[in-house]
Amino acid sequence: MRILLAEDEKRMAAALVALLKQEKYDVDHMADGASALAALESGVYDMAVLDVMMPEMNGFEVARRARNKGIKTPILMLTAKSQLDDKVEGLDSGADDYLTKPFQTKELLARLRALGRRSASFQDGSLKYGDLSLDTSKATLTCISNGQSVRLGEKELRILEYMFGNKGQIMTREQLAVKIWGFENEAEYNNVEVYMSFTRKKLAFVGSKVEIKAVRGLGYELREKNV
Amino acid sequence: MRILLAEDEKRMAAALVALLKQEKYDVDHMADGASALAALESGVYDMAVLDVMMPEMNGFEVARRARNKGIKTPILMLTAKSQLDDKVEGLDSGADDYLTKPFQTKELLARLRALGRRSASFQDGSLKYGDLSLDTSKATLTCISNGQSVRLGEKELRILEYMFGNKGQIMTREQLAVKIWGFENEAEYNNVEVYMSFTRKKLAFVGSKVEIKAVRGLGYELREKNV
DNA sequence: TTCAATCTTTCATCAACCTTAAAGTGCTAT
DNA sequence: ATAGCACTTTAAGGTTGATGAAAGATTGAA
Repeated sequence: MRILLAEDEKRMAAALVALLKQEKYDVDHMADGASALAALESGVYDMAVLDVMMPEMNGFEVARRARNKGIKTPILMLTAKSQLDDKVEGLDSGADDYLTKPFQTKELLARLRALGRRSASFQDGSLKYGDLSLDTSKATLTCISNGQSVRLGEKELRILEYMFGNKGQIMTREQLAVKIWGFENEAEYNNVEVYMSFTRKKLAFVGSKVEIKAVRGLGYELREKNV
Repeated sequence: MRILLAEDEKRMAAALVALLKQEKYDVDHMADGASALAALESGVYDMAVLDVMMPEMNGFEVARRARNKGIKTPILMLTAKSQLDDKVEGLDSGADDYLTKPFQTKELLARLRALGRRSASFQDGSLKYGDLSLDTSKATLTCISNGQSVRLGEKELRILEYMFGNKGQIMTREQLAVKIWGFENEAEYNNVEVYMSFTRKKLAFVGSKVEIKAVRGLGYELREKNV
């Protein structure tokens, strides 16, 4: 479960990161609204905790813009004030829950569990492998560890879709040629190689640890580069 | 939007029913936990408001059992006590949100909107994307940043309505042809293209930053022009 | 070292996509 | 009725960029 934490106050941020990590969440921390929005848009987070008061862009605005772009990630808004109107604005800006500082960690964790339960059912058709997330409905490949993403062409998309769906297996040229191009004769296998080359470039571009390895005489395999 | 209200105290129940109906929700009221659970299991509700203290079975138990049976309906828990442990138990029992009595109706309504947002894509009859606002009841598209607006034809309206409702995704010609025209055969896909052209003109007319981008081999995508 | 397997780059082509114009359809006001 | 209007469909020609073929470079097994 991957959480985006947006909080500018250093002490608070450090404490929250520590707390969340201890609870086995993967946490990424952003210190201002603009970067938080950018990170959210990558679509790799299962939920987000946003502080309202932040430089660049406040939490409400981040939520509003993210929702406006179709990002459905559950958001928990965090604020110092406990005014009713703040709560209402928070929730109407697109947040799913609202918590007032100071709060007890027990309550924060309970609310996160509640949000997380829901996010499971809202995962769209995105496939994962290693540090990669492939969103077929957006034709986009993103690297979870750094948020970088690329647009894929139709062939590239179908290659990755096929390989993600057959993890650990070695795909032969023939399988790929038939599945993706509908080719029958060996003559056209070079196409597979060409597109493997294109696809590898995209993997490198997003900075993924995953690579497409050729297995001589057999075909191609998706695997994580050894450290 | 259909809400299940489970509350045993008559006066409170009556007030809530009145409030919710006024907000145009369809409300069904149950006075004890057992009937609330039975009602929830029917699966017809978009959300549920459960009082914790109820005869037969308390709210926590109703939530827990419903979740156990795979019911995913969003639940808002209502209670007189404000103990932290209560909140934690409430959320962990499967509730999505938790509100302590006494509460202000504004907050209750905001929280319900937050819960209901997932099932309904539009709140006030107008869909938004980027600097655009689409009023479906008036068949009007307006650009928020300059107030300029245009009248849309039925097809244009339905194209935008569909695309606004599936933000961030790439819509295929086929999806659009089937959804909007009821076409089955590829021959008529040119219609989609023609209407995309018309619709683009309207986007340009109102001076929006949003554009309809074709994604070769895949379909169309709504996005904001890069600065 | 050899050579077959695999990789990469390049580039003309053509399907995919765009636009415009004209004809068709159905509604409303006169 | 009929003209005018708004919207839709059909058709045809124009544009464009992903695609696949070709060719040369690189790799690794024997």
